[in-house]
Amino acid sequence: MTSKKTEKYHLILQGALKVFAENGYHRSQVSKIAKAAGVADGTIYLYFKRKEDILIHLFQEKLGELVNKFHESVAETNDACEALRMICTIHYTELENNPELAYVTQIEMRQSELELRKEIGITLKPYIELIENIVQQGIDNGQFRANLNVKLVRNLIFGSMDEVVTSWLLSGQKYSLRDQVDETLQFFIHGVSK
Amino acid sequence: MTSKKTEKYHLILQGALKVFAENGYHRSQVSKIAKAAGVADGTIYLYFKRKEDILIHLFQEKLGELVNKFHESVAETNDACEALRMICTIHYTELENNPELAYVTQIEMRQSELELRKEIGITLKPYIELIENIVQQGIDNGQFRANLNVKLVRNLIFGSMDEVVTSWLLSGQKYSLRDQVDETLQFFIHGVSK
Amino acid sequence: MTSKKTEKYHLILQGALKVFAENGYHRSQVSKIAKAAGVADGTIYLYFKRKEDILIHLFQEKLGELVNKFHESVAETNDACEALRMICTIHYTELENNPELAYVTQIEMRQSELELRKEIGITLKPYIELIENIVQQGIDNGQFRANLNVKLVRNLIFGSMDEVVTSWLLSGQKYSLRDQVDETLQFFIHGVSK
Amino acid sequence: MTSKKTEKYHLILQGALKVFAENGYHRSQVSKIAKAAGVADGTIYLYFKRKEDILIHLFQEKLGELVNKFHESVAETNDACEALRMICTIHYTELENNPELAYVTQIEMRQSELELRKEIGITLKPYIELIENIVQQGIDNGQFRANLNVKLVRNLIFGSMDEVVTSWLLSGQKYSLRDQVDETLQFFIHGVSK
DNA sequence: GATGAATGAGTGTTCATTCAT
DNA sequence: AATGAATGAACACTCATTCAT
Repeated sequence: MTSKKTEKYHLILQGALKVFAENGYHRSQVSKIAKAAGVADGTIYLYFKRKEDILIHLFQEKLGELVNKFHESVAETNDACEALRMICTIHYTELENNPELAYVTQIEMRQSELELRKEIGITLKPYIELIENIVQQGIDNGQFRANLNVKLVRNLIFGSMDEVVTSWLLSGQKYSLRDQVDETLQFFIHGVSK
Repeated sequence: MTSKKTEKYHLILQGALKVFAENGYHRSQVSKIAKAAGVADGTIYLYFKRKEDILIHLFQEKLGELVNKFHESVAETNDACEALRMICTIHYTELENNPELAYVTQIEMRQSELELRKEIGITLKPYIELIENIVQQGIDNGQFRANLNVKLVRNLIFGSMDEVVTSWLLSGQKYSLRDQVDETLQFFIHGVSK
Repeated sequence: MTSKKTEKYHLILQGALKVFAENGYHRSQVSKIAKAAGVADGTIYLYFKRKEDILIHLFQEKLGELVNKFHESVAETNDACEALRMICTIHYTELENNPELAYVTQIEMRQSELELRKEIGITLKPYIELIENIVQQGIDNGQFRANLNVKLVRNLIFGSMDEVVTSWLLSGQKYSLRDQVDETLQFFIHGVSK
Repeated sequence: MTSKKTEKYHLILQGALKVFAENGYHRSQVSKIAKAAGVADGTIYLYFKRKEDILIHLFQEKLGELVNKFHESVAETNDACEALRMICTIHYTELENNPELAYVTQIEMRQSELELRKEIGITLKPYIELIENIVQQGIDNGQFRANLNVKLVRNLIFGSMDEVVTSWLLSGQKYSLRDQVDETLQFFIHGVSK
C-alpha cells in the first residue's frame, strides 16, 4: 500500500535509478533527477536530506527487495549446496534482468565516499550474513568441511559473484550471466582441484 | 637512478597517493596534491594532462610494480597450486604493507567514471591473465579439472581476493590480511565441500 | 512595464555596461558584474550562457534602440540629404549623451574575437543597410550622382562617423561631438572640393 | 643593416605577426610565438617587456614602413587630389598584399586595452597628420574649400578608408580592395552630390 | 506540501612571467 | 645571451541547497 506521501518518494527513486544508470552519479544533477521524476528540484529535499541520500535510499530499497527474495528462496531448503545455488541464481538473474540496477550497484555505488561505503556495507550485511548462515548450515549438517572460516568464506563467495557481475557489465553484457551459475557453483563446492 | 626530469613526476605521484588516501579522490584538490608534492600547482600540468591523469598514472605505476612481482614469483614454479599460493600471498601481503595503496586501489579507483574504469581494466588485465594462465597450466598438468571455464574461474579467484581486501580495509584493518592466505587457498583448491 | 522575469536580465545588462565602461571587457570579472547588478554570480548564468553572451546582448539591446531611433527619424523625410543629416545627428548625439555606451561600442566591442565580431556585424547590418537605402534614395530622386557604388559609399559614410566618435572618445571627450554634424554633412555631400 | 642583436628581435616580430594573424592576440600564447620564431620562451623577454609590447612594436615597425611609403609617394606632388589618390592607393594596396598585416592592424590592434589603444594612436599620428597636411595643402592652393575643418576632415578620410578595409577583411577578402580606390577618391573629392 | 528562482561556495586549468643554469 | 622548467595568480562556470511564495 503506497500512501500519497510516499508516491513522490518512489517517483524520485525511480527517476534517480534511471538517471544514475544513464549518466553516473557525479554527472547526475539533482535537477535532472527532478525532471525525470516529474517533480520540482526543491521537492526532492522534502524527501531526502542530500543528494547522497537518494543513492543510499535507492540502494536500501532495491537491495532490500533482493535480500527478501534471497531469504524466501533459501527458506525452502535445508541443503546448503542447493541454497548456494539459489543465492547465485537469484544474484545473477536479478541483475541480468535489471541492467539499470546492476549498473548502479556495481559501478555507481562504488563511486561514493568512504562514509557512504560503510552505509552501503550495513545495507549489504543481511545478504552477507545470509551467505554466512548457509555456509554454517553446510558445516553443521556435514556437507561442508568443519574447519571452514565462515566469515572468510562468505566474503570469498560474495566477492566472486560480485566480480563476475562487474566483469559481465564492463564487457558490455555480451553473454548470459545466469549461464554462469553452474560453473560458479562447481567452483564454490569443489574448488579447482580434480 | 632517478633522472631529474622524472623526479617531480614521482614526487607528484607520491604526494597524490598520500592525499588521495587521506581525503579520497574527489576531496583532493589539485592544489593540495601540489602542496604535498612540494611543487607549484601549475607544475602538475607539466607532467599530467589533468587531475584524472594522476590517478591513472598512479594506478599504472603502482600496479605495474605489483604485476612484476607476481610474474617474478610465479616464474619459479610449475606447480599451479603453488603459483596460486604465491599470487594470493603477494596480493594480501603487499596491500597489507601499503595501506595507502590499498585504500587507493580498493576504494578510490572505483570512484571513477566508467571511462576511467575501463582504463583501469586495461592495466589490470595482465594480472587477470596471469591468473588465467595459472589456471590453464593447472588444467594442462592435470592438477585441476579439465572442464574448468578458465575465464570464469579467473574472475572468481580475483573477485574473491579483491573482496577480502576491501572487507579488511572497511573493517578498519583490525586483523592480519596475510593470515587469510591459507584458508583462501583451501577454498580455491577444494571449495567448500568435504 | 517590466515583467519580473526580465527585471534581473536588465539589471545585469545595466551592471555590465557600467563595469565594462569602467574596466574594459577583459578586466571585468563576472563577479564584479554580478555585484554591480545586485545579484549573485550564479544568477547571471540563468540569463546568459556565458560572459561573452552579456556583451552580445548588451550590444544588441542598445544598438537595437539606436537603430529604431534612426528608422523613426528617417521615416519622416524623402530628402536624402536631410536623412543623412538626421542619421549623423543621432549617431553623434546619442553617443555623446551616453559615454558609457560609446565606450563599449567603440572600444570594447572591437576587443572581441573574430567570431564575436561577425555576430556584431549582423546586429550592425540594419544600420548599415539604412545608410545604403538613403544613398540609393538620393540616387533615385536625382539628389546624388547616379554612378555611386552604394555599398562602398555606405561603408565610407559609416566609417567616417565611426572614426570621428572613436577619435573624440580617445581624446577624452574634450569637445562637442554634435557640433561636428554640419561639417561632417558638408563632407558627405560635397566632399572636399570647391 | 641588421646587427646580430636585432636578428632575434625581428624573428620574434615575424613569428608574432604570423601567430597573431592565425589565432588572434588573446589566443596567441607567448610560447606559441616563441616556437614560431624559433627561440625559447624566455628569450622573448630579453627583447620585449611584456606580451603586449610585442604587439606595440609590431605595429610601430610595420606601420612605420607604411608611413614611410606614404611620405615618399606624396613628396613627389603638389596636387592635393593626386596626393590623396596616392595615399588611398597605398593604403588599400599594401593591406591587400599583406593580409596578415591587415588582419593584425584592423582586428587584433583593436582588441587591446585602452592604454594600448592610446599607444597605437601615437604611432598612427604621423599618418593622420600626413592626411591633415594634404588637406591643408589643398586648401592653400585653392583646390579645396577654405572653410574645411582639417582635423575633422582628416578623421573622416582616415575613418572611411579604415572601415572599407575592415569590411573587406570581414567579408573574407572576396573582392579587390585596390579596385575601390577610384570610387573612394570620387567620394572624398566630390562627396555624394551631383 | 510543492515550487523553481536565486544563491554563492568551490576548483581545475591556463599561461604570462621569472630565474637558475 | 639564451634557455625552458617552474611558478602561482587569476577566473569563469557549475550545481547542491535554500526559501519566499
